Amino acid sequence: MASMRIASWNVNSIKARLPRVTEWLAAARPDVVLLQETKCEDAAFPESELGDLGYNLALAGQKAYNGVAILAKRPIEDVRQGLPGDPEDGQARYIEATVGTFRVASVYLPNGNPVDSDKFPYKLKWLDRLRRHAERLLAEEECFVLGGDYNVCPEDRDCFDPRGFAADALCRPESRAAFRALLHLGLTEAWRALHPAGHGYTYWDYTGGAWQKDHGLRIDHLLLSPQAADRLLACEIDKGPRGRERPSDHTPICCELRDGNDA
DNA sequence: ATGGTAGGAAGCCTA
Repeated sequence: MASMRIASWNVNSIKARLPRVTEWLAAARPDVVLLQETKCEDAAFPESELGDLGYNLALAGQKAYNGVAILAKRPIEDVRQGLPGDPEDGQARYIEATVGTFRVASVYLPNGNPVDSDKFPYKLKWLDRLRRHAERLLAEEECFVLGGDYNVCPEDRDCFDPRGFAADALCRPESRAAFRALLHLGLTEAWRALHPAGHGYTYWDYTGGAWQKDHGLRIDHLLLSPQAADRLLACEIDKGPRGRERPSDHTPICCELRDGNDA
């Protein structure tokens, strides 16, 4: 039976991480990859290195900060760059496109720290804009996956130190409530849906030996429309890349969706 | 102990 594997990975600079990304793509061979924090203008993106591995690209980058991309073995169609709802927002944090039967988006939510700065309300407004956009996508009854670095740790059990992070923008109640409002539209958070009692992280800080101590957080998520959730076969966090040399501070999360006509 | 590390910028900012 045919299936499609869709991964999400915050790479923290595509140029610095190119050896990690290419070795992982060659080994894991995902059909679609949603990248965040590419930190690279589109013209400077290492297109040929990824093309050599058989991937088409859709890019929404900027200099030095943010930047998202979609890689896919199949053709990428109907690309949308940017999240609607704020014409003043020039940060490259959203790209969406169609790959075969799936509409996919690479999402890089604002971090939101420090919470007493304008960054925190920007994050909450961004989450609300994403919710409103997801409402429109749901109205089209499409099979879609919104994957990325949400910078939201959904519950205390998704954080190695809930007390220490209680006031952090990743764990604040306002962030969690806005994330739940998105889920309450009827989206399925793939990893938790398949691991209801599971323990898993997708991010470990560079400082303080967090990786070695397993001081991590689960902040990278794959959100599925009902039509995509019907097809959900598996969802796993691949910790391999985080343990390599010169790693990103995030590791990939990957889901497998049935892609036959029988669904 | 208000640090620590990483990346990209350009003589700090973001995470």
